[in-house]
Amino acid sequence: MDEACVHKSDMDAAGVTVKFVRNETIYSKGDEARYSYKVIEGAVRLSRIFADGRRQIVNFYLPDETFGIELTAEYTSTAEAVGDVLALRCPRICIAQLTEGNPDVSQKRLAMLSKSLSAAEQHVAMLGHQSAKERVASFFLALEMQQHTQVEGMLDLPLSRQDIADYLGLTIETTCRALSDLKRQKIIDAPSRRRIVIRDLPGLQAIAEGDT
Amino acid sequence: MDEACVHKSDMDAAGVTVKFVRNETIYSKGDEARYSYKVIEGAVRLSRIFADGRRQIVNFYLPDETFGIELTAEYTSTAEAVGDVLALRCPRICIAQLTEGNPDVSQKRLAMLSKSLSAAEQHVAMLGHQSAKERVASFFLALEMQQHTQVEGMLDLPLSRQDIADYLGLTIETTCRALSDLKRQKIIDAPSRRRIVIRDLPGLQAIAEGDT
DNA sequence: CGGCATGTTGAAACGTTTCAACGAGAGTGG
DNA sequence: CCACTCTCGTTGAAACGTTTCAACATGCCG
Repeated sequence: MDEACVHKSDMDAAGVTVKFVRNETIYSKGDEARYSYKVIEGAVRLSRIFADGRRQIVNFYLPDETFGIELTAEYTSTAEAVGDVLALRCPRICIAQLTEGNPDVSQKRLAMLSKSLSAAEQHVAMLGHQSAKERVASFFLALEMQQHTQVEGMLDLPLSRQDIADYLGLTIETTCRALSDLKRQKIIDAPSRRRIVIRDLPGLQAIAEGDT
Repeated sequence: MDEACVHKSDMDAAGVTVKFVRNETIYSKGDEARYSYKVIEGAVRLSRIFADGRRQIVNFYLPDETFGIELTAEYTSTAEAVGDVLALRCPRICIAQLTEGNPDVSQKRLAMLSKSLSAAEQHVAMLGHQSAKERVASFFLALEMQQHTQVEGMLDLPLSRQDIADYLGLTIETTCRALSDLKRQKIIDAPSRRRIVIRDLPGLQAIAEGDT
């Protein structure tokens, strides 16, 4: 294995940057899980494909987030680049070595996994009991939370409608209708395909919580 | 803190057994996350309650499974005893101390978290695109996998219909109808409230995968 | 400027929920 | 031991929301 990595002191230093183009597969479900990744630029989707060809997106990973760190011999989902992606790739072997004798790294890894788990639980809760409109509203709210670096209420999402639909467990048409509804209510605006502006944050929160 | 635990060599030894009666709350969402638990006997449900009073069950934990190990200051879901439960309770402090200088414990913890994450992703996939009947079929299949100690095809589930419905993201009525359908097709049998017999495993798998 | 992928809207079909009534089983006290 | 009762489970029919299929609009790229 790669000699260099064992001497490095933290996880980031142990990896190399890699590039992926729009829609490129980073790894597939069932592949031997050799690497963990940290997003530097762009967005990554984790998904599962079904026999009928439909796709469920399990999670999105944005800059500074890490994926592929779960402790399984094989990847449990497929990872793809949503747009062009720059990522830091780190062999798991190195992480394992770093973990020994370095509680901080171990702790960090636990924290990242915990975050993914909590996100997944939130996702389950959403799919389990929210209507289409509520899901779309919750989705934008969650994005708003994460994109704290951006202009207030301005979301710059690299995702297509199909991506959003597959994440929300809806068809593209239903997602679109929910969006149009929100636009009609002047709660959001969609000036271009990949841009959403939240005009009425409290209104959006109210809808996400079911106060239709 | 508890002096004793730091001298113990593994996680199980560091805890005490605790009992909970049917429907007792083990911890609530938002509580300070002081303990991790391992189920010895019975079943535990992790759930989130919504403003409208509805409940989404995020996961069930059966004997030998561990919950509450995520690395967050507060619990992110509520844990309740489905039936009477016997569990091993271990202060997180002790786990943290064990983790330092003990890669095995750390590894074990990662493995448990990974398992929960993968289960949650599976759950998301189910809620995102499966029909009522497919969900019920998948649910029994998953149980069948876990209850390897039991008689072939005989499931002894402590869960009520409401528990199942809340896990599957369905109403109790729809769950019931799906069950009745499967009974009519002679794929399963429900000789008593809390007992399910799988009569046709391949048939159940076919339904779970959408080959209606 | 055309061509093609992506997004949007409409109307009918479908499945799930809702509301309501009824049945069955477990536990209790007579 | 039986009958009573109460909770839990099951079924039916109408209402509702999402999907499906189809057509049309928009915008991006060569």
